Amino acid sequence: MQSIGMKIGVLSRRSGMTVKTLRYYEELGLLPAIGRSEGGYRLFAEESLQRLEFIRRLKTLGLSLEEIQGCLAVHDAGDLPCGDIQRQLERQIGRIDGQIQELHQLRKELQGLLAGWQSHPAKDSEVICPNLRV
Amino acid sequence: MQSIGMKIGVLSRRSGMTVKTLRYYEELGLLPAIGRSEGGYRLFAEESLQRLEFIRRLKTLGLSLEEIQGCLAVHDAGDLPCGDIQRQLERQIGRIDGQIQELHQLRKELQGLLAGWQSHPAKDSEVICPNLRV
DNA sequence: CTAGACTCTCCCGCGCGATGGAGAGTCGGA
DNA sequence: TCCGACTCTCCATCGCGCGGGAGAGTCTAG
Repeated sequence: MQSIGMKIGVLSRRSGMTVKTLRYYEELGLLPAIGRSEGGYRLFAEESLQRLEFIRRLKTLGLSLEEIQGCLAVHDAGDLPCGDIQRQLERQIGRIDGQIQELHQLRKELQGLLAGWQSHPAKDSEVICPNLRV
Repeated sequence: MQSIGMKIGVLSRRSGMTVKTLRYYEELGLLPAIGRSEGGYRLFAEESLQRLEFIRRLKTLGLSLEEIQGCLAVHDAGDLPCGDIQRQLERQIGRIDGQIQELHQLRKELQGLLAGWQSHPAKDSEVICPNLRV
C-alpha cells in the first residue's frame, strides 16, 4: 500500500495556504507536484507540507520567493541548504539595516521640519508652504 | 502683454520632471493646466513650477501623491496648507516609527537565528533546514 | 514647402505575490 | 442518475508611480 498523493484541496487545508497560492507556487517551481491524476488533478507528496512550512518561515523572515527557490534548489540537489540560507539571512540583515538607516534619516528630516513648524506663518506668494519654503 | 502658458516640454525642462510624469500628474488633478492651445497642447502657468517643487519635496518626505493632492486642495481653496501638511508629516513619522519597529523586530529574529547557526548540523529527514527546524 | 521637433491619445508593462472569476471538466455519494 | 464539491486552465486585477511605444496630428525654422 503506497501513497498516491493528495489533491490540492487537501494540501490547502492541511497547510493553511489557499489553493490559488499553491497553484502559484507550483507554477513557479517552488512546489513540484509528484504528478497528475487520471482526471488531470495535481497530486502532492507528504513532503509538500514540510516544504510549505519552510517557505512560510522564510517568507516571514523577509525572503522573496525567488530567494527561497534558490534555497530549495540546494535542498533538491540533495544538500543541506543551511549554508545557503545563512547567506540569504545575512543579506537580509544587510537590507534591513539599510532600510532602517534610510528610515532614521527620513525621520530626522521630518522631525527637524516639524520642530520649527509655525502654524500661522506669514503668507508668501512665492511658495505654497512657507514652512517648507516650497 | 500677458503670459499664455508654457507647453509641457518647456515645463519638463524647467522642472526636471519627464513629460510622462507631468501628464500623469495632470491626469490625477495634481497639476492643473490653464488650458489648451488651438492645436490641443496643454498649457501650464508659471505657478506650475512652484507646485512641482512642492510635490517633489513632499514626495521625498515620503507622502503619497494622494496625500499631496489633499494638501494642494487646501492650497487651491485659498488657505495656507501648513496645518494640513503638519498633520500629514506627523502621520508619516508614525508610519516610519511603525516600520522601524517592525524592522528591528525582524532583525532581532534574524540575529537570534544566526547566533545559534550551525554550519553542519545533523541531517534530519523531517525538516529541510535543521537550523530553522522546518 | 518640408523636415524634424514636439505633442496628442491610447494602451501595455513593470515589480511582487498573490487573488478573483469564468467556463469547463471530474469525482464521489445517495 | 444527478447533485454538489472539487479541480482544471486562462485571463484579469490589485497597489503605486510611472515608462515605453504606436500612430496621428501640430508647430516652427530654414
